[in-house]
Amino acid sequence: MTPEELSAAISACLTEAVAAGEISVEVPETVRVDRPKSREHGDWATNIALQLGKKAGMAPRDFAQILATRLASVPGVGAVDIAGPGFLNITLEAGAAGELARTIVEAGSAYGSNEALAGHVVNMEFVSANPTGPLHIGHTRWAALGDAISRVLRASGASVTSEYYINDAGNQMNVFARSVYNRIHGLPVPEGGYPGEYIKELGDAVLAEAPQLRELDEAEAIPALRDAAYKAQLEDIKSTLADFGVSFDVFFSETTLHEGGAVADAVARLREQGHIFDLEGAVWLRTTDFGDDKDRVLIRANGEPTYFAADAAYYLSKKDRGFEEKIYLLGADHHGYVNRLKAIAACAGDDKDKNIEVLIGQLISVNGAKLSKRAGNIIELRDLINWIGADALRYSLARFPADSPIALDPEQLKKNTNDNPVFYVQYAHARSCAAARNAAAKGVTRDGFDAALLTDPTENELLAVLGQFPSVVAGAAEFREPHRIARYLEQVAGAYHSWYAATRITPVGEGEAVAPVHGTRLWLNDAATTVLANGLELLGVSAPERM
RNA sequence: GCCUCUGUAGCUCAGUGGAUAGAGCGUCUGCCUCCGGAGCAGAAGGCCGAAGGUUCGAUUCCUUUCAGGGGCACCA
Repeated sequence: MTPEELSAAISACLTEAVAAGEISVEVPETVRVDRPKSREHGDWATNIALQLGKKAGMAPRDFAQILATRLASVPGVGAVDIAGPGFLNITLEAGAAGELARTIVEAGSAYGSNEALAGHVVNMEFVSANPTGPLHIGHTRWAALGDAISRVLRASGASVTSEYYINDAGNQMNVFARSVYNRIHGLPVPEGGYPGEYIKELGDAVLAEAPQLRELDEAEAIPALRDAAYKAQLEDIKSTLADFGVSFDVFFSETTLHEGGAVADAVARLREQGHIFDLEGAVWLRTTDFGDDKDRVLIRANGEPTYFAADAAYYLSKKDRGFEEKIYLLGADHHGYVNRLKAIAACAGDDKDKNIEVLIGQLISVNGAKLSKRAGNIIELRDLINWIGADALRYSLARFPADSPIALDPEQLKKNTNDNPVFYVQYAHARSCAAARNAAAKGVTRDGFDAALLTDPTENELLAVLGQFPSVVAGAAEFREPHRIARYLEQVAGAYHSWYAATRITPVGEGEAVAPVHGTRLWLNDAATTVLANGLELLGVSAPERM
């Protein structure tokens, strides 16, 4: 019996009790079932009687008693105790708990998937680094987290399009092109230009393709270099993301918004909505109507659109493409953008609390990281991957909530011990695979699964933890918090290791024959393998069968 | 000044109004002739930054306050 099934059973008992006139209260949609901290308090506990007792106009303990009586007769429920002010402590029958192992193995890679967000059509935009340089440490957290959030949303039934917005318009691209030009011709870095060895590498790569560019005069060379260097830099970004295991469904070019007339169109549409005014030659959006601290310029007095205008057009593009929920992942240095982005949504006639969601992540630091000579004064993502490894890096970034500031310790992340949570979890997976291989070699088969044989306390604990996976995934999706998956996996790994130490899947030595309990435990072992593999997959971290 | 995030064990951090606040590291004690010891079992270690409030019940919600990070462009 899964916690979800138990929760449903409790709801059913409530409904029946109301129908029978024993209690009078509104039955909530879902009843929360928790794993009690102390084993003495049973397998599962609920505080529903404490919550509803007052509303029903009766003492919580009396309310609990009515519920307990009905619940005790539910198949699979072993015992129901009332504790303290009115907690219901529920103990399952061994067979009912153990049956979960079979359920998990049979579900396989689908175990953990749920329908909590079924029907949601989501656009997830993240990273969106400027194509004027390599990805660096400032992008890594959202790359890891954004990809994990996308996976978790999909696992919860949402339709997700992950998107990278390429800021390939505006003056910065000219500065970028000029930086490359100067580098090629041995001139100093232009005012406000890009330093760093990668500029030289881009220049070399571009010249290797098109040597004639060296001979062009400045006016002709800049546009050509701009396009060629941009293309090379974007490819570099894509390949770094691929090495990091991050994929995007769409790379969206800002330039296409300008050239296709979408920016002008967006201004016109917002004007129709009545949120635009003209002042001192500029065109403004009245974002203060929707919580922004000041109104924002869309079209400058000189006729050029602002970056914000492109943002507005981009938002409308997302809306037009049918995305009801647009999620933006921004760094803490962009938190001032939240209100104006939400104001765009509101000005466009959307609900700024429903159709747009802006997640802010605190920046990370890496202890002892060497700055990249190649990129200048920054730490490149590619170097971090080579240094720490994609798995360790992704896992460490995914195991903390986005709003917690973190400092990574690379020396710890490279260790193959308990210090390093990713190894702890991966090791549990590899160990379970090894245990299954070994069992097969010793003649243990999966015939004759008998759930009632799983009686060891560590088996009860492991089953309980494994049973929580679907609700953990749903919670991670609902709150956009993949770290819940990571923390949960550490719990699974711990329960698995304890179980492994306490019981045996294969018989001991030569003296003991293969018994049904061994085959049954093999199912449980497989169930743990399944959950660990599925969970790591959601984080974009590999689940090795051997280490 | 305004906005925002953070403050929990020596360290790095979990904790969606519930029972005795958790994990890993570090410190100390045990456990391999047998499935992977990259592991397990246990001990010690806390006025959950401070003060009020709401509640049967607050680390969690609200207010105030202290400390630290980040941000407040007709830049992109």
